[in-house]
Order: sequence, then structure tokens, then C-alpha cells
Amino acid sequence: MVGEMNASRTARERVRAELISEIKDVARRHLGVDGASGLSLRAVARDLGMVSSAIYRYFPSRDELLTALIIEAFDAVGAAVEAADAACPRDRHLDRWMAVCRAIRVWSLENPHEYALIHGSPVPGYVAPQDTASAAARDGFVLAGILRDAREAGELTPMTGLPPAPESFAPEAQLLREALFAELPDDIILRALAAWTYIYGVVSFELFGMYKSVIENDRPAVFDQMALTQATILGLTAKP
Amino acid sequence: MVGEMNASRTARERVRAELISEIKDVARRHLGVDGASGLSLRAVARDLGMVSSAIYRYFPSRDELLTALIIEAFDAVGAAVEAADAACPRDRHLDRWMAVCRAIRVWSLENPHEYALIHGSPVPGYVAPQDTASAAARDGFVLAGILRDAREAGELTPMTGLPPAPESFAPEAQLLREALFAELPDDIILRALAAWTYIYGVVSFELFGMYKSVIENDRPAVFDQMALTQATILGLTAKP
DNA sequence: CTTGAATCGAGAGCAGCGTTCTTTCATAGG
DNA sequence: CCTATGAAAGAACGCTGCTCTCGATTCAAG
Repeated sequence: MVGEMNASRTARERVRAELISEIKDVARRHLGVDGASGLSLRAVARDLGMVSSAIYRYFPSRDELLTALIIEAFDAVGAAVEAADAACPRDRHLDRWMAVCRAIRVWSLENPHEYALIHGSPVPGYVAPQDTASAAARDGFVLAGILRDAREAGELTPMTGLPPAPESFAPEAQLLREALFAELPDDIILRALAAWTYIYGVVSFELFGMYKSVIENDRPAVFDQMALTQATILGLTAKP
Repeated sequence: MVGEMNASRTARERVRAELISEIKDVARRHLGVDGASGLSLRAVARDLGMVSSAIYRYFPSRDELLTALIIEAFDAVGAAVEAADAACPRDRHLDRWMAVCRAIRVWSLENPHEYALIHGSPVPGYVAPQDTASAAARDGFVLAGILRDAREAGELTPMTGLPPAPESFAPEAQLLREALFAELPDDIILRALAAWTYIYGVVSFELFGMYKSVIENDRPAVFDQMALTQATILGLTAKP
């Protein structure tokens, strides 16, 4: 019936793929200037010298274009996080933790609109079908890897005296353990989720203005203290 | 020159105030259905049987209307938080803490679009001039009050072994101490800010879909565990 | 090489939007 | 009663997302 374009990459398909990424580039530029609500399909088309209706050959709607940018944003922060982690010696677990946390903050401050796209209000009604799921998990994967490595090295000594994970969390902890956390116990898995949540909570508060006239002086130091607190709770300790 | 409407509340002004609040009501209804990006001045006007340009007698722009809704949302969550706190015996500090945290979460889940308005991406370029500042501080005021009361009752025993606040935070801690935290030391003030940040971080992650296929089973229990963890770190302990 | 199908760019057009301006109108105050 | 003032209406501008049609181009199979 239809083409079934099995394996051959025709010239048409190559130029099409290139145009798609060109559209995304321009759209990302516009996003950085005007924010998500100001992203206009027509303006993107104008910048590309095409007519607005032509964009619809490549993205079925404005929201689809936004979804593509969301996925790219998740990938970008994931890449930044992985790079920060890779730049540390693998056995310096606390250093890796701090580097990853700082990487998240720095990337977010440098790309506020893209950050708002992935951690702000869902733009239309709901996007994020499932395409974003794997991209969104990259930073969590890195953080979990640090904890895994620390545990394997026998250098994870979680704080005591904190409330345990609820029993109803056990099944999900088991799934997460199989996917990410190796041998770590439920309590630590939940604390890791809490730390992950917390880091983005701090970044969101900073970016969305909740710290205005509350923390202004030395936000990097405060952020470091908060990231270090989470590491301490999880049991990552400083090395000589 | 102009009216100078000194003290008398004329009939004109009364009907004007009523119309303003009617516009906000309809706008809030639309917000709950379509979200912030779908709030249309023309649609609001239609619902009110007026023509779109008439709205501009009451709100100079769509963003001003949104700002009014933002302030109302802050007030609503502030009121919910104060009510939850007031419903607890004043000396049951941990109960008050948990009640306040739960109130924040419940209000947010019940009013997701208004939550997105105040804790999601800033809608236009930047709103939130200063009008929102006092409204935004109400929940923090309540949380700080609980810690203050616990401290005065000698029932605040913060966890040890956590990193201290950076020195650069001292001046801002002093300001916060004068406004909110009475005698509490810098470390605890920063932990309180962290807890405040953290609670909203959890709510944001839950509302914006970050816990999808991660925590699905018993979110209230997980939230309680997280709120209790923060209370424990701050030094609020259970009573008989 | 030719022909038919698929893809693509262009353009017009629709309905909706925020915002401004000008005109009309009711009414409150002197 | 008359006038100044606030409110409402309506038209208009330029923008938006999106749809549809219509030639032109490309591609592959006959």
C-alpha cells in the first residue's frame, strides 16, 4: 500500500530530518527569548523563510513542537548531569553527588525557559505521553548510580533516627530497586526520591522567584548546603 | 481636578467593586477548566454578557487579571494553611506541622491550575511585582510560628550531624529572625526554608507528573513520610 | 523514459485572541 | 436642568493556530 520506507534513507528523508531539527533549533531560540507561551509557529516559519502552513508538514501542531522541545530539554539536562558525574573520580561519591546537584542548578539557571518547560506548569492540557519518560529519568539514573557505587564500596552510612518508608511503598521500591537501586533498602530509595525532589524544588523556588527577598546574598552557598544536607541524610560522607 | 473620591463610597464604586470580583470569579472558573494559557479575556466577557473591551475598564490587561488571580491563590492557600493550623491544639507542634503540610498538599491537588499559577512557570515575562509578596508569605509565617512555639515550649530538639548554614546566610537569617523566627538559630532557619521548599517540591512533582510510574500506590503515605522527615530534622517530636 | 503516487511549499481563509480607539449613553453632582 | 464622568459598545488592527486547496517537485516502479 504505502511506501513502507523499509531501510533506505532517501535524499528526501535526509532533508526532511534536517529541516525538522532546523525548526527545533529556531523554536528553541525563540523559546529562550519569549518563553513557552510566546512560542509562535508563524514566527518560527518566518525565521525559516517558509510559510506557516508548511511547518505542519513536520509537526502536526504547536503542542507537538513543544513536546519535542521538552524531550530535548530533558536530554540536555541529562547530558549535563552525566558529564558532571563523569568528570569526577568514580570513588569520590560525595564529590560526584555535589557535582551532579550543581550541574542541575547551573543548567537550569542558564536555560530558565527550557527548565520551565519541563518543571513548570504543563503547557496545554497534558502533554508528556510516554516519550518523555525515558528522557526524564536520566538524572535520576545518575543519582541512583552514585548511591549504588557508594553502597558497593561500603561507604554509604545513612543517618539514623529518621522515619522509615511506609509499607505501601514496598512494591514500588522493589520495581525501582530492580531498575536503578540494586541492593539499596526501601528507606534509602525513598530518601533518594526525596533528595531528587528536593534538588528540583530548590531550583524551582530560586528560578520562579520564591526566594526573592529571602535568599539573595549567596545562593550557591545555600544550595550547596542543601545538597550536602541531602547527601548527609543519604549517608554519603566526605573523603580526605 | 478629578473626583478625588475621598472617603465616600458611592453607589458607582460599589457596583464597580462587585463587577471586579465577578470578573475574577468567572476568570477563576475558566482557569480551573482551561488553565492559565487558556484564560481568554473575551471568553470571560462573553460569560458576563459584556463586550471584551469593557473588561479593560477594570483590568488594564490580561496579565493584570492573572496577577489578581495569583494573589487570590496565595491567599486561598494561606487561608487553608491557617485554618489547618488553628484546628490543632497549640501545644501539639508536630500535629500542627503535619496538618499544615497536608493542607498545602490537599489544597494544591484540589486547585491544580491555581497551584500552577503560583508555583509553575511565570506566565508572561514576569509578573509578581510586590503585591504578591505578603500573600505568598502566609504559609511560611504559619510554619515559622509552629517552630517558634515549639522552641518557646522547649520542645524543639533539632537533629545533629547535619551541615551548618553558610556564613554568608547570616545577614538574611537575621532579617528572617526579626520577622518570623524569634530566637531560632541560623541553622534552624535555613532548615525551615529547606523544609518549606521541600514541601512544595513534593507537591510540584506530584502535580506535574514527575512521580508518574514512580510513586503511584499510596502518595498520601509517602507525602506524610516526607513531611515527617522534615519535622524530625527540624526537631519536632511526637507527643503522647 | 514515462507515468503515477507521494510529498512539499505557497497562499487564502477561518475563527479566535489581546488591545486600542472612537462613539454612544446613562447617570451623579452642581 | 445641564454638564462632566464613568461605563458600555462596536469597529478595527495585527497577531495567533490551524485547515484546505492547488500547483510544483521528487521518487520509484513499470
